[in-house]
Amino acid sequence: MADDGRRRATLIRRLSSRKQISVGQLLFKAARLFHERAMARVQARVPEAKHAHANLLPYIDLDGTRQTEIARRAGISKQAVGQLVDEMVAHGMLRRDPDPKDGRAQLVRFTDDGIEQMLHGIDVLDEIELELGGEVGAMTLERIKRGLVKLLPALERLEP
Amino acid sequence: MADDGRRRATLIRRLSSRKQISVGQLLFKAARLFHERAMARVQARVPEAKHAHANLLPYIDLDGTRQTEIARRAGISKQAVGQLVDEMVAHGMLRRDPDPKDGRAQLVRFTDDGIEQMLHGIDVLDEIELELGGEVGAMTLERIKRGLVKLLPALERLEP
DNA sequence: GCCATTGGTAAACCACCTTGACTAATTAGT
DNA sequence: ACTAATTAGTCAAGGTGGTTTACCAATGGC
Repeated sequence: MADDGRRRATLIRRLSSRKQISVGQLLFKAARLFHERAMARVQARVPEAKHAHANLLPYIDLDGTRQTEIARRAGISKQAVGQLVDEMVAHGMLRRDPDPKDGRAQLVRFTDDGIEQMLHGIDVLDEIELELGGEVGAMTLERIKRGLVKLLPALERLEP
Repeated sequence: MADDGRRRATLIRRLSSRKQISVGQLLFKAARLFHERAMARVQARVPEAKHAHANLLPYIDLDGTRQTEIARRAGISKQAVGQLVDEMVAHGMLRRDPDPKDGRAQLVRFTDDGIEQMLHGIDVLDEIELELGGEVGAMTLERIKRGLVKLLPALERLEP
């Protein structure tokens, strides 16, 4: 009994000396908050917009991209991409054209309307970055950005 | 018709001049990859561990924390926390004790087993940070960390 | 002593993604 | 040229990680 108490006390000492928020926790929470803030503003103009849509858009080239390629770039399954593209096509943001180079494939690309929505979305992001920059300093924001750009390839290489 | 073509060309010019990956995208992808990598290693020893569990742990004090407080810190609903705590209690990681100061409340705290699992989890995180540090430089990692710690409060203040 | 507030639960639902199985078109090997 | 393997995409089912609404019980301000 006394042994149990001592053992626990020892464990707690070891833990409390090392417990601190990890990069993973920080990334996760920051990502969630950032997207919440941004999407709330975008949805004020485009109510049907969703987080998952926004995450796909930067991987779609202006001259069209295959779904499989979008999936590969975004790091998610092609099935997930298919469904999201379905939704965005339904909302008039994207369209699918047959790929002249491959009878199986379709090129996903923006409609004119989609491009305008993208421009508005970018305005919102710039606005938020400006506000955040005002609070923490533009330099801090830029350092985070540069750091993440450097970190991402390393994360992708990392074997689980 | 020709007008439509010109209009689209103009839109595309404006978009392509501004399109660049945003902090939000970077955060989201980095968070997902980091958690995937870390959890895969943790699950090799503790198969029932889940991402959502890991996200809660840093908000549980060693001397016990109320679920409502955990929810507030983590930024999610108390119902979500309740379910996750249920699962971790079932796995012997946490336990619930009545709060002597409030008959409604329960203090969530670690079991001895839970503390050992936490220590192992921290080992994994340190290991990953070390590996990442080897690829991008420990300084870069530290800058990201500091930046995020600074950014988080600003994000929480930001009205959607 | 009443009543608004707070800690927690229950149940239904939703967003987002995965896995597995499949079809059809393409490319490689011989 | 003819298989055989690969690749683009779809369909369906299921799992994870939450939210919302509604509720109960204990608390505390007045």
